[in-house]
Amino acid sequence: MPPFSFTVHARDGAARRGTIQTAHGPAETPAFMPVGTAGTVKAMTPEDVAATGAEIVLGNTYHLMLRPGDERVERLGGLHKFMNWSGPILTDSGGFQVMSLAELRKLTEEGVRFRSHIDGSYHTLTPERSMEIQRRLDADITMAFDECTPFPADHETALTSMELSMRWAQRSREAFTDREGYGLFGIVQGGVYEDLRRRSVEALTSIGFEGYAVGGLAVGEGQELMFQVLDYTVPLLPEDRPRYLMGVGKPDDIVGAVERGVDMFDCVLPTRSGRTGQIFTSRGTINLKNARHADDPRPLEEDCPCPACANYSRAYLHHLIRAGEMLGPMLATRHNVQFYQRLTAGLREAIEAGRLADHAARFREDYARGDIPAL
RNA sequence: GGAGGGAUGCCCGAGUGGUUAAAGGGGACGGACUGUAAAUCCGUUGGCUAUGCCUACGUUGGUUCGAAUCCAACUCCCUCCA
Repeated sequence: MPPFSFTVHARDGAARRGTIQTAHGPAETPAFMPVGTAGTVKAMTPEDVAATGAEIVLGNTYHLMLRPGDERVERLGGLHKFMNWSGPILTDSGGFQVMSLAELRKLTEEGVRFRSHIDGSYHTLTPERSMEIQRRLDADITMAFDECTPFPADHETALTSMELSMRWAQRSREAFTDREGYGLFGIVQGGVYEDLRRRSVEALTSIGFEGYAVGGLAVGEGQELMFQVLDYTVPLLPEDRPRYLMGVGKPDDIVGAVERGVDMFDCVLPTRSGRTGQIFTSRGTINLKNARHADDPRPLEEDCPCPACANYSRAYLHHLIRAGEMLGPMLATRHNVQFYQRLTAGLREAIEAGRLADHAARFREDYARGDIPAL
């Protein structure tokens, strides 16, 4: 089995074109990882996820711990076998749920005590427990257990939160079982404060991780502030390790972050929006629920290879979404995931060709144009 | 033929004298969604020459300072009995 590795093949400005090698194969970067929180990229079969070109998907410690349970997944051969995904899997540590389930948890130095959102039962997540769960799930990339600092947070709050995450990062490193082909990523916190981000990076790099994530962004601060944080944070990260911007984002967020040197992304937008009728295209978003599509025989996008575009009209997809038919979210999600893969594939090509700036400019221009006119 | 019950805004449906342009749901129209408590959530939804006016709770007439709410007749619908 090959060791966990990251190879940079080409650079264009701060952007990199690379390959992550894992126990379950490679993933080309910049990469977008569809989110499969509960062991499924919602509304898609793993076969379809692979067909979009996605090479690595996410799973979630918190959700899988509660249901079906990490020990059960382990007994059944690990998450890859369980969900029939043979490629790499990255699992989030539960750190995001420390924020998103704020009303259902109690935070201490030791870890977080959650009330299950499913049945109200109590569960404790610590760095050690999170590492154990992610090992049982057989995640190729394990995320350190952290606290996703909410926004807004004043300097003192962000400092306290970041320092806790750094102590948890140390404990995560110590509890992580080193295995060939598997890696542990540390997560930079520090809110929107440059001094805190710097201290966080220093703390993580002195511990040493196989990759570095930037966390605590895309939580309401807006793109401009997020890019500012990336501008001073990403250059501090080791050149030879993958950089992962957690939870991001909208297509233009991803383009901007790639230009700033980020290699990996994940976001629920393509899947969640697919379920609610929002479609991503090279000309911005489409709200499929809108009446303007009811009689439109054209595809969502003329040049998209996905089944939703190849075989179905806007009118039909509009009807499915309106009627609450499950095929609607399925096809819409299929398209959106395909779009995100086309987006990152285009960025990879542009970096290789050394024309990322042009590519990004053209993307932004098209994206801002808006949808094709209604018939 | 007899005995009951009922008719409310696009639809279903609450409301039994004033605080009702009328709860709630659906539909329609629009918006949101960023390490997924989301097949979810949030607006708007009679008209106008708008801090006011008009129209509106089957139809017509009546009682009352005031009616979707009370009374009478009529029209239509449902159930049961013959």
